[in-house]
Amino acid sequence: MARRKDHAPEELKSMAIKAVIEFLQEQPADKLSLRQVAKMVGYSPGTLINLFGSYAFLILAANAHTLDHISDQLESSMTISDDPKEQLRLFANAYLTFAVEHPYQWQILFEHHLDEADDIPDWQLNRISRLFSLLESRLKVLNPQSSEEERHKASRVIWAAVHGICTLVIDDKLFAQETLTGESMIQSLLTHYLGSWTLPEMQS
Amino acid sequence: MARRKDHAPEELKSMAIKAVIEFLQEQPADKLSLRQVAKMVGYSPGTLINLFGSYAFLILAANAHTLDHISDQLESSMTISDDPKEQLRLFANAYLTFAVEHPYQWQILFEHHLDEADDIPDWQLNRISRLFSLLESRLKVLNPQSSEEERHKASRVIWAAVHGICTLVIDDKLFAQETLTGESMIQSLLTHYLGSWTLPEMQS
DNA sequence: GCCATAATTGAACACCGTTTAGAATTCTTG
DNA sequence: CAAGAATTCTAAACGGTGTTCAATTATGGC
Repeated sequence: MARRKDHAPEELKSMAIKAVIEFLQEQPADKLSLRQVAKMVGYSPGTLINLFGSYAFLILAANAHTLDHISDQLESSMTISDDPKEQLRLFANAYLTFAVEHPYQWQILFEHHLDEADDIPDWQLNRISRLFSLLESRLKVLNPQSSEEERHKASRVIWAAVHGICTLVIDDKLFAQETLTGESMIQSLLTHYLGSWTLPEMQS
Repeated sequence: MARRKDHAPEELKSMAIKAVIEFLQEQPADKLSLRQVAKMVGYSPGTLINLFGSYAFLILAANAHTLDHISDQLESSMTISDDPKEQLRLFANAYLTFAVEHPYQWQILFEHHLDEADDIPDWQLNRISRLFSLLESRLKVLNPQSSEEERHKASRVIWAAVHGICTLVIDDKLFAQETLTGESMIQSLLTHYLGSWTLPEMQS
C-alpha cells in the first residue's frame, strides 16, 4: 500500500497548508491535529511528517503563509492614502481587521511556540523585518529629522501597541463598554502617540 | 483503593494549583499535563477532575492565582511614588517584570482559552476590572476634567499597549536591536501617549 | 457491628504525534 | 525486457494525552 505519487511534494505541501488554514476559519487551533489534516488531504499522518519534519513545522509553514497574506493586506491598505499618518492608521486597521476576521488563524500565528532548541528560520524573520521597514519609512516621512534609532523604537512601540489591542480585542479581554471599538482605540493610540512625533525636540 | 482524605478539598486544590505554578517556572505550558500534576500532588488524574471539573478549569484556577499575584505586585508598585505619571510607569513596569520573570506562567494566563460554551466566571472578571479602576483613578488625578468615558478608553489603550509590549518582548518577536528594552518602550509609550492627556481639548 | 455514604482510583476509551518495518510502485541498469 | 535498486507511502505500534466510570475502600452514624 504505497507509491502513489498523486501529487508532487510541493503540491502536497500547499494542500496541507491550505487544509490547516481552512480548518482554522471555523475551529480553534486546539481542535486541529495532524491526523485531522492528514484526513483532509487524503494522506497518512506519517506522510505529512516526512514532508514537513514534524507537526510543529507544518504549523510553522501555515503561519508563514498567513504572514504573507497579512503582509499583502497591509501593503495594499497603505496605497489608499498618501498622507503618512493616515497610512499608519490604515496599516493598523488592516492588521486589526485580519485578526477579527480570522481569529483562530491569528491566534495560532502568535501562540505557536517552537521548542527553543530549533529557532525560527530566516525566511520567517525576513518577512517581519520587511513589515517594520514599512512602518519606519512612514515615520521618516512624518519627521525627516528623526534618527534611525528613534524610528526603530517608535515603530516597535506602535506595532506592539497595535498588536496588544488586536490580541485583547479578539480574546475579549478588555472588559470595555460596547462603544469602545478596536478602531477607536487604534485611532486614539496613533493620535496621541504621534502627536509629539512631528516635534522631535520633545522625545523620551 | 480509595477513601484517603489526607487533605481537605480546598487544601488539595491549592496543592494542585501550587504544583501547576511550580512546574511553569521551569517548563512551558505544552509540557504540562493533568497526569503530571496528579503525579506531583500524589493523587490520581480522576481525583483532580472531580475537584476542578476538568483540566481546563484547573488551569483557570491557577490563572486566577497568577492574576492575584500580579494584582498584588502592581498595587504595591504604585505605592513607591506619589506622582501619578510615575505611578503609571511603575505599574506598567511591574507588569513587564512579572512577564519577564515568569514567562511560562504569563503565557498560559493569556493563551489558555476555554471552550466558548462555558464562559469566564465572575470572580475572574472582577479581578481584572479592579485593575482597570486603578489605572482610571490615576488618569483622573492627572486630568480631573476628563470624562469617565475618556478615562475608560485611555486606560484600555494604555493597558493593551503595555500588554502588547510584554507579549512581544517575552516571545522575542520585536526583531529589535539590543539597546531597545521593554522598559524604554514603556517609557516612550507613556510619555508620548500621556503628553496630550493633561490637555483635554486635544483628544481624538 | 453494620450499613450507607463519601472519597479515591485503576482500567478503559478515544484521541494525540511520532517511529518504523515493510508493501507497492517506479526507475535504472544489465 | 527482466531484475534489482530506489522511492513513496502507509499500517501498525508506542507512549503519551484528558476523561469516564465501575469498583473498592475507609469513614461516620445508628
